[in-house]
Amino acid sequence: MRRETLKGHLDLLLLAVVAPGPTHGYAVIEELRRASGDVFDLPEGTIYPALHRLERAGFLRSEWSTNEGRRRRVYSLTDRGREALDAQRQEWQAFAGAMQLVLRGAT
Amino acid sequence: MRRETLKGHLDLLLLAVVAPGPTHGYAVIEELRRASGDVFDLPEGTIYPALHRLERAGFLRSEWSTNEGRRRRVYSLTDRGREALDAQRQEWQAFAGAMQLVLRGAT
DNA sequence: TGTTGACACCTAGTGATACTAGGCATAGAG
DNA sequence: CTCTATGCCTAGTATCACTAGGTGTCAACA
Repeated sequence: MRRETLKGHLDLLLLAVVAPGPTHGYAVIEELRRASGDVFDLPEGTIYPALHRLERAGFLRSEWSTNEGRRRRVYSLTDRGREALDAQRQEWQAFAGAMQLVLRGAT
Repeated sequence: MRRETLKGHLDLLLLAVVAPGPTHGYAVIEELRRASGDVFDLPEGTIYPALHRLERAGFLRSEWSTNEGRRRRVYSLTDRGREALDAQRQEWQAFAGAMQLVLRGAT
């Protein structure tokens, strides 16, 4: 996938992946890959800073946990995160719909 | 629409709008607005540099023309531009499909 | 006649952000 | 004891849409 394709849509993806329940960063990467049918295979340097950004924005909350000797930072959706998810999902639908309209006209 | 939403997809839109036939920059803006149902209402500072970029990349060709005393730079799709349009359209479909898959999983 | 708005083009600078390329640490398998 | 998978992190870079200005023509209207 081209480099800029994802820009502006990563936040929505992350909120959507965390929405069903608490998830840690590494699992977000795997779930994104799985759920997208291997289309979204994103590097850690993309995911971790984005999760931090979403937490700073108040859309995610995190706490440390330990599993088999490995520490994880587990993220949950806040109420504001839920609202952001809904809003960004709607925005995505509008955007994707408009894209299809324009593409339909192209010969 | 949020600021980064379009990023990485503008080139596809422009190629799609120019594809049906020679078009000048200002008309691209209007056609994009019309065809998208007013979703894409893009400033000149977005369109003109992007058209120049696509011409430098060899996807568009331009020539000056004059209409009622006003000069226009009219763009046409090159063969490479046609290929790029097809490739980017396919990429868009893959991207949009993957987005839908991930969003479907979100509660 | 002067001004306003639509048409039509341009570009230097800014801000946002996905990614590269490194780093650190634990556990289990070979 | 080395390698792979798991799990986290960040400084720096490149890209690109957009802001905010600029130039000029033409028609309508006050």
